[in-house]
Amino acid sequence: MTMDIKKMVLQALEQTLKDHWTDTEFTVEKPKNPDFGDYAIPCFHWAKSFKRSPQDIAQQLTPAIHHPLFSKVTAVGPYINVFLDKTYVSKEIIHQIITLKEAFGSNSDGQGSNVTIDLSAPNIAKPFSMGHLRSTVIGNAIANLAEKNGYTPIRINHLGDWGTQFGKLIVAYLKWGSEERVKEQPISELLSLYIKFHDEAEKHPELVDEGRRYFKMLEDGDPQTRYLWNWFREESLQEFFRIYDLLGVSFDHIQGEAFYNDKMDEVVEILNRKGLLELSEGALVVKLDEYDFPPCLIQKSDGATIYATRDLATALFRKRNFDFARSLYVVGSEQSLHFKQVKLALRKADFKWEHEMVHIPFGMMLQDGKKMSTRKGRIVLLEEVLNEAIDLAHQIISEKNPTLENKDEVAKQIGIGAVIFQDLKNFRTNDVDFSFEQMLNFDGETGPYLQYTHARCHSLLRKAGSFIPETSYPITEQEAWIIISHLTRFDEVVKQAWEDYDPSKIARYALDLARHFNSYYAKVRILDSEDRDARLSLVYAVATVIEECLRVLGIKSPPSM
RNA sequence: GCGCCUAUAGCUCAGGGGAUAGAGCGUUGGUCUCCGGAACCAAGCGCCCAGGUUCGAAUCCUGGUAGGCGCGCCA
Repeated sequence: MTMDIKKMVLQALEQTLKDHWTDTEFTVEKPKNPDFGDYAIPCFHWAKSFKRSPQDIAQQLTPAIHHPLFSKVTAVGPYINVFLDKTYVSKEIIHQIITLKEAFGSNSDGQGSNVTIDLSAPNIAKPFSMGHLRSTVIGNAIANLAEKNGYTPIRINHLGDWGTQFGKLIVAYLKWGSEERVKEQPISELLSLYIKFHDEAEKHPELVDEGRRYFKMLEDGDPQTRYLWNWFREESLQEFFRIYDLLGVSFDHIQGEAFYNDKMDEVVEILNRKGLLELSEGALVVKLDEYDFPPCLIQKSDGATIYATRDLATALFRKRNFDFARSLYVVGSEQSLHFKQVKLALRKADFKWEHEMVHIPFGMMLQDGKKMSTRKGRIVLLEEVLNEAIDLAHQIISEKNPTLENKDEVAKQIGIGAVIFQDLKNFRTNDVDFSFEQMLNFDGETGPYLQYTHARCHSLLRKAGSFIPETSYPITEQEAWIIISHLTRFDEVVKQAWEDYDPSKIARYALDLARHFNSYYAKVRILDSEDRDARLSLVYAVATVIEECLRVLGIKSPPSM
């Protein structure tokens, strides 16, 4: 387990205050200006109760604060500024990183309990678009965060393989499709059938009813529709797994909506037994009037189920089978009403674990400021983008490092890394307007920048050959201390990122670390320095932490590129 | 109409009560006797509006304005 420096600082301060002060409430913050120390305590709030100026209070308290961690404590105006002992702290933190390696920053808060994570969930028979990238990479990073915080993540790909859309698709295939064409180009052919259906349905609305009827047949087990559905599903899965393989994402369970087909009667039965079902406009619903929410639809007027029913069945199944401590759903923000309704229906049915379910929303992937639409053919294919990024990485490698050995593999890692990082570096609920220009930018706040910094570290370590891990790093430069001080905050960031389900916190942390390191690198000689081993130890520490951040984000760190 | 989300630099975004509001892209200028220039340094540009809470508000509350999303048989 890692030493939590902030915790130690807090404890030291608390102890001092207990001896000198009746009011032990205080806050600690990080001064923006490093000249003001590593931690600061504002004294304003004591001013009122003690009827003294905050400046006075700071002056009086300062001499009382002692701890081996602190090299200096000063009163500056209304603040008490605390300076950490640089030698002590850097020795400690570098020692930790060298011994713990990739486990640095991990904690055991979750005590191994299960967290199910519903991620990716593409729709069968539709192409894997840029839009699906978000759920996949955000969900994957959150699963990694769960693990780093001591939970056991269970990645579930809840495929969109059920629902009225398949009725529609089957109708379209029977009317206009051909077996040869689907076999040749499965996804694009199925997509154009789907688009054609919606075009035709504008002129002939009765088609929609026919689609619903075919879905009902599918649900009832009609062999022909069942056969077609299964065929479409297999073709799609093959295509999806080619992409998951590129992205480096894998799943513990692939249980699409169809998996719950035989588990939905139970849901209806439970709700019925508890007297929650009401007939409304021909459909069965759970009313949520007391929460000021629209009703949750359980069964359509034709007797077929609907997505809320499937999500209820899914929730029950996951609770039984995985006994989750939390159940996360990484699904677009436009579905937040739906998840609230499902949870309220569970609450009314007295399933007390309902509060363990968390919807983790994210913003939309837009194109030219507008929503992408499969039906209107306005989509960007993920695979296309990935391939383009890989090509560009290839090109740059042949310019900058033509003798690199495993070019193909590295180009793949960089290209994919660029795309994943672009998606994860900002807070998830922001909408993102897709642009090739941004995706293919490898400068500045990007995945390749982090990978480059990491590779640079490894280049130094390679050139150095062997070195003695020097754990008492002599801090002579401000640049080195900024790195060390940043490293002490990693534990905190890992916890915060998990609590907020926010991978961008890790991404930002890594960017700051890389930037601090690159400044240091530009200013300080390493291999031909008297402090060579000590500096190499710091280089090793930086490389290790950047690599770990990237791993959590689902990005590879090639040692050279 | 109702509900949810968002508004910070030319652009994309961090910061979510505290000391001078930070990055990247783009622009301009610089660093090459260079351990990897996918880098570093510097210049420049500023919290949507109005009230309120507070010793202190970009940050919390209320009300506007603008945009996005959602609101029963799609998922």
